[in-house]
Amino acid sequence: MTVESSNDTIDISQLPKHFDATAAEAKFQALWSDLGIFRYDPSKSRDETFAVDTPPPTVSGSLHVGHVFSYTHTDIIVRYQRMLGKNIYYPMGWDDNGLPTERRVQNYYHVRCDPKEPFEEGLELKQVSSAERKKPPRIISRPNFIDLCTTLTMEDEKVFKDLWQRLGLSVDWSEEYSTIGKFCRTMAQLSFLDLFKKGHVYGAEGPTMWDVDFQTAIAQAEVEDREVDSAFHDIRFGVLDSDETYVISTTRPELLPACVGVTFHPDDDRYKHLSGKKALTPLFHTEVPLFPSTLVEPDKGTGILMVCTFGDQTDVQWWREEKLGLKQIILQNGRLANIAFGKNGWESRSPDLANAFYSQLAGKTLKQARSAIVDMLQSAEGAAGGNEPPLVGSPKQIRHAVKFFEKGEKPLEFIITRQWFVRLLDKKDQLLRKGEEIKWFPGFMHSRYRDWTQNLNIDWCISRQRYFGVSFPVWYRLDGEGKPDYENPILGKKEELPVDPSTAHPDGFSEGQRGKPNGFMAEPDVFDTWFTSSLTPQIGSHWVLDEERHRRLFPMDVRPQSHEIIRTWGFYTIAKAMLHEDEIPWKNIKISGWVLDPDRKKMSKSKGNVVVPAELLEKFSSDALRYWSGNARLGVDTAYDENIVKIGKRLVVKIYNASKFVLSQKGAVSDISCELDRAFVDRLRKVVGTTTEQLNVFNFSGALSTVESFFWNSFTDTYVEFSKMRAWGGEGIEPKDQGSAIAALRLGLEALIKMFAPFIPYICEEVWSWRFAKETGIGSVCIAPWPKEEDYRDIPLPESPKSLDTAGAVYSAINREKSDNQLSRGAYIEKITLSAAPATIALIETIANDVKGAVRCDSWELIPKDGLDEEAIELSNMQVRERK
RNA sequence: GGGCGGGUAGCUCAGCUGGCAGAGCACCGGCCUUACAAGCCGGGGGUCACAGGUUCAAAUCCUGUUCCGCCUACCA
Repeated sequence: MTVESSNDTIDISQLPKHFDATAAEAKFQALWSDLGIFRYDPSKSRDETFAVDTPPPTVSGSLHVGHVFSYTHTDIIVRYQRMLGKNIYYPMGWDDNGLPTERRVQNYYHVRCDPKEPFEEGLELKQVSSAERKKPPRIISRPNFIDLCTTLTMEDEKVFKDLWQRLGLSVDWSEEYSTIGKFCRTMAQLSFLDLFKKGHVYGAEGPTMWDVDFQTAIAQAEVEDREVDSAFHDIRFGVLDSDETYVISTTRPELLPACVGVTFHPDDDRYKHLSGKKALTPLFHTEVPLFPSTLVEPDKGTGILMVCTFGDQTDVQWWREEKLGLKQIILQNGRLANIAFGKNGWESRSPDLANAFYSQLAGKTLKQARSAIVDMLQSAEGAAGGNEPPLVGSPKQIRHAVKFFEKGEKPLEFIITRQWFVRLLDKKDQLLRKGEEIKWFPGFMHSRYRDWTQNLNIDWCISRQRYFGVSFPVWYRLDGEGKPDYENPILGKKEELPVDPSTAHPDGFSEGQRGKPNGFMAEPDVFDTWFTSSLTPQIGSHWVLDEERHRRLFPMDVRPQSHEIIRTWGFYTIAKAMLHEDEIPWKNIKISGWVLDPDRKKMSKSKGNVVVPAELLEKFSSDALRYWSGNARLGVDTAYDENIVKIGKRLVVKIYNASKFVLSQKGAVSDISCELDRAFVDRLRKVVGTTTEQLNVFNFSGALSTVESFFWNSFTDTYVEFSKMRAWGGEGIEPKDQGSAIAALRLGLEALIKMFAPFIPYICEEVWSWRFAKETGIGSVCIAPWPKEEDYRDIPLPESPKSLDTAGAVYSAINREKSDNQLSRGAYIEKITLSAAPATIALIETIANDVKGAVRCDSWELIPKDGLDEEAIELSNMQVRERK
């Protein structure tokens, strides 16, 4: 095993005193790029490949340490897999599709999109001044609008890319995509065509959750509850052809004109005699059915309530089940429509009165309408029966949860519109089974998926009334009156994707027939952004377009993501893979927690508690930030703690110094023959095993802590100290078994550098470049083989597995003695007496030379003493000598 | 209301397939020691949220309580 002597690489002693992280980051990014070692090799088989379904970040969002955190987690796993020899598929996408981008573009260029506008070839716009922003916006076509969005998002993408590269993400930059790019649009449209062919999508007109500001439909997954102030209003209703009255309770009095029924619990003695009769509404004098329903809670409000089209989801249910009339008074912009009572569908016992009241509401926002109608209800004239004011008492303030679009500012309304849906409600069991086939890390995150899937109650609404998105590849024929035939849509042709139906026309028609009777019209909507991003595995594998590649990448090995999008990105991706190919999209899903601010609050731009990564990278280095990321357990929300970053930085310094020390040893290496060296290698072997097991189950924080404590406790603070005197000698101590010591030190360092490399690649690459690169012929630690326990099988086991611990115990005991006597740890001991259990004494004798050297002890007397614990070491008669 | 996670040293957290309570930071003391003072050696500090149970043995398993966080439901 004796190989060579001396330093045939760089002169370690000439290395700078301090590690220049910034310089190293630039240097090694260039090296990695030159070597092309992050490239995916499409010729390799599925078994040899490790495919990652990288989350495409939303580029118009703000960049904060949370990005560093979760992307580093994935990079650690990827770097580990690469060192195992896997062919890595690790792409980067940009999610530039969607509302946030639209808003930015509208402001930046001061434009609005109108899909009916004709496309302007070569349109170029610049950022507008604030003065110009006061003028009406320029109206442009959808293709032009999309061009602007694309241009602007490219800038955002650059900022992200710079960060990723500095962080050292080992992404294959030749596999970059953007969700609004041509390729992804093709994929999304292919997906739609496939779902259509398989019967999984349908268009339908019906009450749909609607955001009145964005004026678009949204899906269940984008809804969130918010606690808001509200009030119960008690309103007296009448019974047709009777003097009887009763009081309903509502939080939405403005919907009184849209009242289509009144309901109560069937067992409620107060009201059950009303069943089958007609109610008479105040103000509008409308006859509506009174019917019982078990959904009513008798204890809530007055136990009897009005059903409107539509106040909430239960109203939708009653409307459907009881086949009630439809009175849609809310317009898509959230204002009340112009309605004439007395006409068909808006019958009233007193149309003039009804219209007089309603005219005060028409055109108002829902909020304005609410206060207006409360005023009317407080005056007596509108009562249905009797002359009491319909409003009983004063409104009772409450706080309750109301559904909002997660990006919206006003409560959602249910409005009847035509939308496209993916049918999922009938496939819950199948979806749950797919969830079982996937391994969840951490395991408990699986329950989020399970709960969400079980509680689904609306099919996936995939159409959005927006512009910057992927268009439906769909047109409709118009009949002789110009009415669209929604039942028989014309679909785009696979070969012609991506198609924008607002500029392209379907086969068999000419452009001149657009919008004309007997002609055609484009589907104006775009896909929900999740419709595209739920295809990221297929986008990577080039599903449909390249069967060979698809087979080699799909299902992917791992999906990294955060927990709040399990119900969207995670869920929809599983659904798509199932609907398209009855497959799972990936074998594993690995879920990172959030980064919270130091007070454990979620970071958000509005709270102003966002920690920005750029300056941290500058101040602490990429490795230090990566250390902080790698330190947090998977799936656990983690408060940003600068102390951990500092510890990372210190670890880097320590590795630099320790490596310099170990590699500056000049001397021949020989067999690892000494007991302590063998004991060290034995421990190293175990650490390699543990670390590998941990990384195999994505437990990177455990792995980091295993390697780190081995490095710090076993390597630098003890083992290196033991081998020092032996390798170098010292006052009165001759070097002994130098070759064995140097060999073991290098062996240990090489393994440590490799095991640290996935976490803190820059410092590891630096050390690798000093010697190991040349020695192994491997130009980068990134592709060095991950250490295996078998690598050390030729090195004999130590006499006792306890050697290193016992040496440590003696070392500690003597240091304590020195510390108690206010001596330097480097003080020389002329003579000392050690008492310990006989077995321990025997063990100390086998390692005496190393330990004596480490504690600077010329000679000692060992006294076996029965009755002591194996670990106990008692010292006496310490005699210190002057340094020579 | 249902579900999930968490409560361990002053702080941040690890340990949780049961076996002597751990790390880092902070604090205290010592030390220039020929890799590293951006360092090293040592020290103090805990009713493992609470109550009960299983067990020779519980931070760890079971039951209940409580507090914190998240997911989900709750619009009359």
